[in-house]
Amino acid sequence: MTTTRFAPSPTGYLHVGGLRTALFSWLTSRHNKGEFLLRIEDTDMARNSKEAKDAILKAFDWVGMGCDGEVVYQSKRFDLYEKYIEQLLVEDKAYKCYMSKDELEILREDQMAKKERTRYDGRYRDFIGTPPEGVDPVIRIKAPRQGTISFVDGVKGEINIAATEVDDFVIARADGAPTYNFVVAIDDALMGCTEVIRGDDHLYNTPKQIVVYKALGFDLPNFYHVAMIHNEQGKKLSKRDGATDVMEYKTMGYLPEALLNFLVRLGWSHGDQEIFSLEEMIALFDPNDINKSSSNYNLDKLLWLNAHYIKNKPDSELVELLKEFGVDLEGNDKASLLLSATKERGKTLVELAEQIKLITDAPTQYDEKSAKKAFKGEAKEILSAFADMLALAKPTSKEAFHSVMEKIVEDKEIGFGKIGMPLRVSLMGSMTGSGLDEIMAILGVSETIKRIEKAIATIKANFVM
RNA sequence: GGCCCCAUCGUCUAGCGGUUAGGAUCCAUGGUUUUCAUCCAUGUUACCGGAGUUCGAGUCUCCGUGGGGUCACCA
Repeated sequence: MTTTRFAPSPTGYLHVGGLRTALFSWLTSRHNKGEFLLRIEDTDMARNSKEAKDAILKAFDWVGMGCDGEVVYQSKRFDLYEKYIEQLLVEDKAYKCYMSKDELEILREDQMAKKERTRYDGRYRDFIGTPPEGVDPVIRIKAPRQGTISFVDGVKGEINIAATEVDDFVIARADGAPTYNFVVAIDDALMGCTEVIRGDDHLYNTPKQIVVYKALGFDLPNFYHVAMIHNEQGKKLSKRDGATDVMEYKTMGYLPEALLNFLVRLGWSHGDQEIFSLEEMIALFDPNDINKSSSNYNLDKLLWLNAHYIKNKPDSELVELLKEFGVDLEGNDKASLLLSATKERGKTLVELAEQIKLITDAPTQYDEKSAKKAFKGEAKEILSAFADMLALAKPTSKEAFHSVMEKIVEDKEIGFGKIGMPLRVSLMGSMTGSGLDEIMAILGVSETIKRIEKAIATIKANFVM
């Protein structure tokens, strides 16, 4: 059975980069009909918060990536970790180190001055004698002193790191609290994780965790280290680079399926395919296909994908989603007409809502440039005649409105633009937007005439002769 | 700085020793559309550099360069 996991520390919101690795993990488990577990890494009591934890869970909920089983909290497992620390101490695989933080700092500065790698020198590794007074010891694990720690990474291939690069790192702080690399290894093993998919920045933690696995006699999982996502300058994605909080995308009017589709293509591909439904991703994804190189974060494609998903979303779902953006079409018999008129010109739900309001809300003013162009000449007379024809014909459908337009063009022997331009500005306030027949069908005869009359009044007021 | 990783159009990527180096996005142009958007068509743009291996290298090796990651009693 394949088991994967996502293990965020609750120190902030869910980051888009984190969401991508979570997605990779989730897809891997789903592809293999295994389990996807969530573990909250909250061993650092000083830094984590409940708000952050809730925010992360909420983001998972929004994108629809469910996890299996109970969420695991490391803070509730301290007894368990303590047991293993004790075990290692008894087996002489770990030891108490009485070096003070100050002493450590001096050692580090010294190593830095010599341009050496900074690391603990192992001075208490085989210490026998009386420990110094007044210092609470930390527990350090005995890491191999020579040789190479090797593992096969599913993304990068074989990784070899000299044992000299890995020091006897701390597994329990002076206050007894266990540290990250220790608990991760234990939890991953105990939770039965078979594939550990995580960010590249954990690559150097892996040899340390392998030391723990070996000391405790656990089987190693398969590791996959996914390269980072960079900003457009090639640096690590940071808050300054715009939206990094997953939930910001919701506010900006993105659909979760678009975000996921965008993210899955960062570092993974399947031939020339660009559009992936969740089902397709699950069917096709394999963590061994993840790219080695890092990718740059550029939102152009996300916008395109979002537009695609909006265009193909059922009206009923759009109506529901639009509510959060100030447009309530629930029960509106013009809803589908309104959506078909606007769906293709809103790349985000925010834009879609704006487009809809542009039709439903009568223009309070006319775009100056458009009015100047559209309201000149005989526009007033044409509009007036058109309003009369509408009053007479009382069209109700898009087609019927279109016929009236055709008729005036014919009767007056004018081009379509002669009626189209002034009509558009009268109805929408500017020269762009959905099809006029669609707009009129949505507004109905009386509202259409009302807007035309208002425009005529404006023309009279501004173009007095 | 030590160690580790990476390197194809601006961006996301295909390629897995022999291709006119493909797709997508972006941008530009044209067509459709009364306008805008959509849609369709066309176009510009890439193998970081240098040695090797080979009949032949974007693909393999080495060196260089550039970029990134990491060096905690954080996770």
